[in-house]
Amino acid sequence: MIRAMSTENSLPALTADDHLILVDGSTFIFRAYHALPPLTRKPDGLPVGAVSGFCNMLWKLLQEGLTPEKGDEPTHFAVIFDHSSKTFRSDIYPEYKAQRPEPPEDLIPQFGLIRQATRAFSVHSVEQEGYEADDLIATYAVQAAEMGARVTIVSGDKDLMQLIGPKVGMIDTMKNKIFGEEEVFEKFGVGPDKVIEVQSLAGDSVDNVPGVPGIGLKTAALLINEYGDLETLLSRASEIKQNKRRENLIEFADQARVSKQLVTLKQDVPVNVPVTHLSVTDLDGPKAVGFLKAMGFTTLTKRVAETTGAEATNIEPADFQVPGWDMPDHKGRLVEHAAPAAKSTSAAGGDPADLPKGMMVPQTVAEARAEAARATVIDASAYETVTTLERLKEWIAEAYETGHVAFDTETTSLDAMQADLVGLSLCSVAGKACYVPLGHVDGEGDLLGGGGLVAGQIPMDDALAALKPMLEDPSVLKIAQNLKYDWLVMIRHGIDIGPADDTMLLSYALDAGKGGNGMDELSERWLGHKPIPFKEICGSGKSMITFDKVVIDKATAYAAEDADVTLHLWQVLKPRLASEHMATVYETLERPMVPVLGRMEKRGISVDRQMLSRLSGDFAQGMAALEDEIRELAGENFNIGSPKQLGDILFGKMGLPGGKKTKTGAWSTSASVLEDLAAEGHELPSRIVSWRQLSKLKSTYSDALPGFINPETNRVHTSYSLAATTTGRLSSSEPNLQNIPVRTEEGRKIRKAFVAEKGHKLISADYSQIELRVLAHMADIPQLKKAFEDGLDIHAMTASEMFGVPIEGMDPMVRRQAKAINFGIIYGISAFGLANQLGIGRGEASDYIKTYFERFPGIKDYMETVKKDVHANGYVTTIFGRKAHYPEVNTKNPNMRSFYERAAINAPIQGSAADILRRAMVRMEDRLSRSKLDAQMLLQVHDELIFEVPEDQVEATIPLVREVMEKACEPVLQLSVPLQVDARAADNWDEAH
DNA sequence: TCTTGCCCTTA
DNA sequence: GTAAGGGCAAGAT
Repeated sequence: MIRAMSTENSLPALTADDHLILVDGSTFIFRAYHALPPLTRKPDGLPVGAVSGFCNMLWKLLQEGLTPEKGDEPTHFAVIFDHSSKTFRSDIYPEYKAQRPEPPEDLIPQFGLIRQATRAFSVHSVEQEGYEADDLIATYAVQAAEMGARVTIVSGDKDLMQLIGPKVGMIDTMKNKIFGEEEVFEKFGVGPDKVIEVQSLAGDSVDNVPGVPGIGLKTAALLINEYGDLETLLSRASEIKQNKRRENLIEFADQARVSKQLVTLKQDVPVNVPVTHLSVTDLDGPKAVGFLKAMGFTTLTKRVAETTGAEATNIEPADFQVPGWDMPDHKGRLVEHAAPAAKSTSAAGGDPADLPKGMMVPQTVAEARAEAARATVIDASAYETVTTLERLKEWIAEAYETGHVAFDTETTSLDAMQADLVGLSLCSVAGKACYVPLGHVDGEGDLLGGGGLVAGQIPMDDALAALKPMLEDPSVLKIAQNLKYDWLVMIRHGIDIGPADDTMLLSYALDAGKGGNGMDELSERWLGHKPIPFKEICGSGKSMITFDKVVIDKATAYAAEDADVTLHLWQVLKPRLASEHMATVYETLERPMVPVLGRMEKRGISVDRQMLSRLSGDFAQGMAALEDEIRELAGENFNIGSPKQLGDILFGKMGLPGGKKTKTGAWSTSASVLEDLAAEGHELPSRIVSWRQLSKLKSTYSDALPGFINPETNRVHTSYSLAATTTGRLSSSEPNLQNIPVRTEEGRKIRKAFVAEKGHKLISADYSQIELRVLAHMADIPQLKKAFEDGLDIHAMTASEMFGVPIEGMDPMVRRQAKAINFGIIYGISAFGLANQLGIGRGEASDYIKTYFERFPGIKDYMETVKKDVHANGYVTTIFGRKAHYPEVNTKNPNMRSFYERAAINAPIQGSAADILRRAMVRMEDRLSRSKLDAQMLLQVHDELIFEVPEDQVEATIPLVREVMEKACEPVLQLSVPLQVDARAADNWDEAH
């Protein structure tokens, strides 16, 4: 193949012995910027976090190549940058990567620094007008591979995966992840050679590659695997069975072809620098050291100096300019101060060797731990099955010796309130774990009632008696993943586990928003190890067996590994708590919640089964009546629960004016669309709305709830998740008791079925307008604060302030609009959303928002500050320091970007309110018991707590509950706005609310 | 039998 | 416009 090459190319071609490393510079910068903690150079505050990450990676690659073994160092090396956003792709498709946002302010000066870093390390950097870095990488990779050399692309960009092959590998140094054919297959469902075909079908919202509507990665892979490539598929599209899919493939065939051009990397860029010129040149030690010194990277400076033999102390920090970041007293020369100095001091020439140790690397310990944990191999063959009490006691002794033990239970159910203990695993020293089977039964038991206990297990009572002192001993820290589950299982056996750490909550406190906090995911993320899937042990679906039927050898491999992985995770995550200043959040808002929620779940709440059963009957009757009417109105029978069939009838057969379409192109039949039609006098849509309401109440509530009544306790025990949301809220499931109907009369009948025990009352205590109060405090809005102090109607006040109308005798519609705006503000308002909510035009909504911001300029300022923060840091924080991460907020897709910005505006508000309620909950039990009150906390619904209280204690309980809730911020924080709690008691939840 | 899309319930 | 969980239909497996 002919390649355009420089005519002066006289250097030898690459051979099979050569190894070319191509670093995807631009994406690396963004990744380093967002993934690493912000780091600024002292003393001038120059942001250098991304530079630091870049230099460390560069150094490591140059020294070691991909593996620490000698002989893998690269022979050729280049960092490839994007030159400008305008490329040949914009000509094919103008929307491609359109509206690429400005990079964060504190990243901008780092681009230049990183280019300087490549020079300082004597590394080639290549960029070329009109081409993306990806195209240059593709061209170089192909050329080098054709010469027989090995190529490694350093990037995390999925668009580069199409290049992977026998000679070309890819590694993501940030995530320590190597991409081979297997990983590509995992991601795209096809091999690297078919990645382009799949991408052109599935599209890419981030880069604005359109693809074909309704086809995602899964379907795209499926089609390509069947038809081989895009053109074949398009030419045979008429054979596709699925209507929608076939139509879309035909209609959007050209769009798919354009997409293919967009995603196909150009492998024949007429490169200005030939690949042969990319050979590694000797590192100029003093030059590199000078640069690193100027940056203030003490650790790396030392390392490079040692390796290159450069005398660090004799080398002057390098001279250079950072556009827009010149220190007035240094005139562009960046020099470090030897010691904390007064702002005006300009003692140039301070010796970096005098810098306090570790000043630039505050997280050394945490990083070292993470590194060590990643390096450890998790080896199932080392696990022990404990079959005698003597051995168990030795394991317990080891927990006492080390002072900690990772602990995990195996049971017969995911529901901790129904789970029978089958065994448990322990691990005090990483890599050394055991499983103690206690309740395994013979799998051959068949219909005659199952087999008996498998021989060779310690009697459960003996084992638990031996374990109890250790599990409750204050000198042994227990470590679990999702501790609440194990806590509940064990408390049902009379063991109150404590003190304990929860790796799930550690991860949540540190990384909320960055991904899941489940063990398998954390293990892959932090340890690079995929634990044995539960499915592999117990199967799934109908043929799933309970853990007590698992043969013990398999059980040991699975269960002991869990404890081992948990301990590893703890070793990685726990040190981060201090270095990332999240210890207080974890200790006050996370860890103490485990037993509090555990006790709430264990208590459960009483529901009236008969009442629900009657309701189901009533709802069924109502539905049947409506079904008759609907059939009559529609003129045919159809499945009313099918939005598809309904859409066909309303907008096809009956020819009603169709409103919105869903994202897959089907007619929307949402309540708002149907209500609009009903308002125009159409009968059928209004019947459908009523039918749907009854259907929802019946299926989700009156039919389903009785199934959750625990046969032993006769109560319903929800399960709260402490780590399911990005903001810090709890979530509730199986059943979800945080979405019990309340808005409609019919719905409240469900709520009435939640009742107090005989001789008791339910107390519901809820915060009034907590989120608006939190906002008033955080954004410091005088009018809002005054209104809350004076106990005014906040929505009326808002309306009065905005529209200049008196609060007295206000038109309810005006107040309603103000209320919608207030909610909109909390949700990160958009004209689009407000218009939707109020049923007004976008322009009018826009005017409202403008007026609002004029009247409350502090709110606008607050929002802008939060946006700036989230773009700069990748996270936002609540008033108690909880972090909510939005790692994708800097996406180029404008819709996604706005979405993350709104979420980031909302998170501190919603999250602070959640923190406040958590604080109240953590204190509540102790305050009640110290007042000799027997009230029991049962439920939490975001701004509300439900208690069950002996009738004669209601009067005394209410004021105490209110006080704890209203003073939940104190003493560490005094809100500048009072919190108000309304509480009342009744026999059922509806009347208490 | 499993996944996805749609719709609906809450704060 | 924020944050959740869950039921059902439809289509793929």
